[in-house]
Amino acid sequence: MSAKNNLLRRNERGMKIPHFDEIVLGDCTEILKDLPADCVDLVFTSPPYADQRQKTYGGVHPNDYVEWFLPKADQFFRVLKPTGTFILNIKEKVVDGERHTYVMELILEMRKRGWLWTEEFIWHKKNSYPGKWPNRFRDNWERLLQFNKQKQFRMFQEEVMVPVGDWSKTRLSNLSETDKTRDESRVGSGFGKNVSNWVGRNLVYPTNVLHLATESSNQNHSATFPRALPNWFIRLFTQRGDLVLDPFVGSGTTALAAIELGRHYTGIDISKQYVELARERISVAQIRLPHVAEHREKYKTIRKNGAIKGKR
Amino acid sequence: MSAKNNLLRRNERGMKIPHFDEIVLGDCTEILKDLPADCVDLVFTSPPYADQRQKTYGGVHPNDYVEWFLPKADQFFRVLKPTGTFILNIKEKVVDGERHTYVMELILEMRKRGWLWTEEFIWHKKNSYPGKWPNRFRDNWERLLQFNKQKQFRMFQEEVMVPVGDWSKTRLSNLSETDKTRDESRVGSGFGKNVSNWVGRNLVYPTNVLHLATESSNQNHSATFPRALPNWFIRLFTQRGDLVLDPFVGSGTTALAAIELGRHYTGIDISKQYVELARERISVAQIRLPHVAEHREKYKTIRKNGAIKGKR
DNA sequence: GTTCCGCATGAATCGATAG
DNA sequence: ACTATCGATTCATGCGGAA
Repeated sequence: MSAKNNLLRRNERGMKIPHFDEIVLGDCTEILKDLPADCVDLVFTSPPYADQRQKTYGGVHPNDYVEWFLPKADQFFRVLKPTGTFILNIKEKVVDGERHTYVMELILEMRKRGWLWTEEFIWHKKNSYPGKWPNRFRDNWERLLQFNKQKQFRMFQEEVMVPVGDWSKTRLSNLSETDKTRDESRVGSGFGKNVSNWVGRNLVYPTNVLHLATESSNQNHSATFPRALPNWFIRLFTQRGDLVLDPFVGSGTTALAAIELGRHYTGIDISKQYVELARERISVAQIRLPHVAEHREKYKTIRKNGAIKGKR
Repeated sequence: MSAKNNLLRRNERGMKIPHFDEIVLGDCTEILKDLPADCVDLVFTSPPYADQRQKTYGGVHPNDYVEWFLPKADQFFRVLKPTGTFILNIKEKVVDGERHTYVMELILEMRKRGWLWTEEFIWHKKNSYPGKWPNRFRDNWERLLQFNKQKQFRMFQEEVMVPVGDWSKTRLSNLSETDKTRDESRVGSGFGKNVSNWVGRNLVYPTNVLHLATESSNQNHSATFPRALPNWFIRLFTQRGDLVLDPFVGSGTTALAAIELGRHYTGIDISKQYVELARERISVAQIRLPHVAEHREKYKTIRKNGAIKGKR
């Protein structure tokens, strides 16, 4: 079943699923009520972090964050398939010299409401925001909390395997081919799946620590996470044709990652500006998609020749 | 004031401080009652993690972990100087497919009892335990929770600056880290001093993500964290002559780090075997200290020559 | 004395088996 | 049903032997 056939995707009871491959304007708590239960394969989102400045857009005071978030989490729970996964990218702010506790309280409350806190991944941000403070170093990591509805969930570990010695190339420094593959895997945007075709061997499973640089090139919006982040989790927890939901879709990075991986998406944001930006980026990306596919073929040929030449 | 003069160190009221530069056998909750209040500059410890096998040595069931730990945390709070810091190395176990919540609950409870949760460092364990499971990747990180008694605490950021240069930028930082650790294992001293010897390099402040491998080759005991870990925090939060406390000292790694950095130590452990092992390792280290200093000079010469050769 | 390679070794986790 | 034990899985690292 191709993605095209699924544009009129219906759920188990034959009802059309609203907001399929759309970026929707509104509060996700309300919008998600249009979705039937158990229809989403992966919820991946990076909500606006708690903010002391209550007047700022999206700003929720840390003390109100859990209360603000829980009704939304309830909706995520409802629309998520039993075998699906919820990945929450979040980090606690420093408030009055302390790390705030809203993330921990959120986890505890979500567990009371039926969520399983399966795992916590660490995103090691290799290029963090510069700065210096007398009693604190730069914050170089964020949490990626994994929640599930049940102990049995779908996970496709082979899709995210990485070349050996990815982050510590103390050995095997001789192999130029390995180096090339390693560089390509670091880009991690859509091509990661091809890595298994190229090498086939020397692949190992990753760990729960992800090393990715933030994307500094995008100037249209702040707080952008790299596309490689949703890309990685989409490959890990979904298959082609599955549905990915981002209820705080922002500039659309999650939707773009879903598109380039052949997954369906539903993106929601309460900001009209962000919705327009996300739609714009998606339309541009979809126009480019054939070009990308063509380019990928070219690149594969180049790679093969390069690999043959490179043999020593 | 040298360490020798401080062997009869007395507190502000002229009372001798018990257990100064000693490894003490017993339950730290009781032992610490011998210490006066506000005398410790840094508490660094890695307690036995929650263990389901309650009958095993050191095993505390995850559900009982917070209750078990809190009385000890109260003592740490009492003996710690107002400007001091408490670093807790801990990680939650997987129980029934979920990450257990005892760490979060512990943080919340400690805050209720006066602790400030200032920061959370991530220890990226580059060599984690192997294994493969259908629903989980290998666990590659642990928490290093920083607690303080007040917002103003002592921190010497310059002491842990790391060199960044053209060579260390292109070459992976992992590799240089390995070199440093290797230096340490060969020479027997902290790599911090070696770093300061690397003149002419640009020094930058580190972040809150630490990349260190566990020490797996040590056969005398299990569960060893690398000496570089306490070493780093001791340099960051104390000065020469200060007092470092490890209430779960185990094989004595924290005490060894304190000694090599010219800090005083108090180590406590409830296991007679561990106490004996720690005392043995410390006595060996102290005997070797002069020899090490001599060897270090030799090694520096070797290094220099190697560096000249190695320049590309 | 240097580099290279083989090998043992982990703060683990799951699922099956046994009591 | 519930708990305790055991085997299988897997890879970065340090150490020691060899060239």
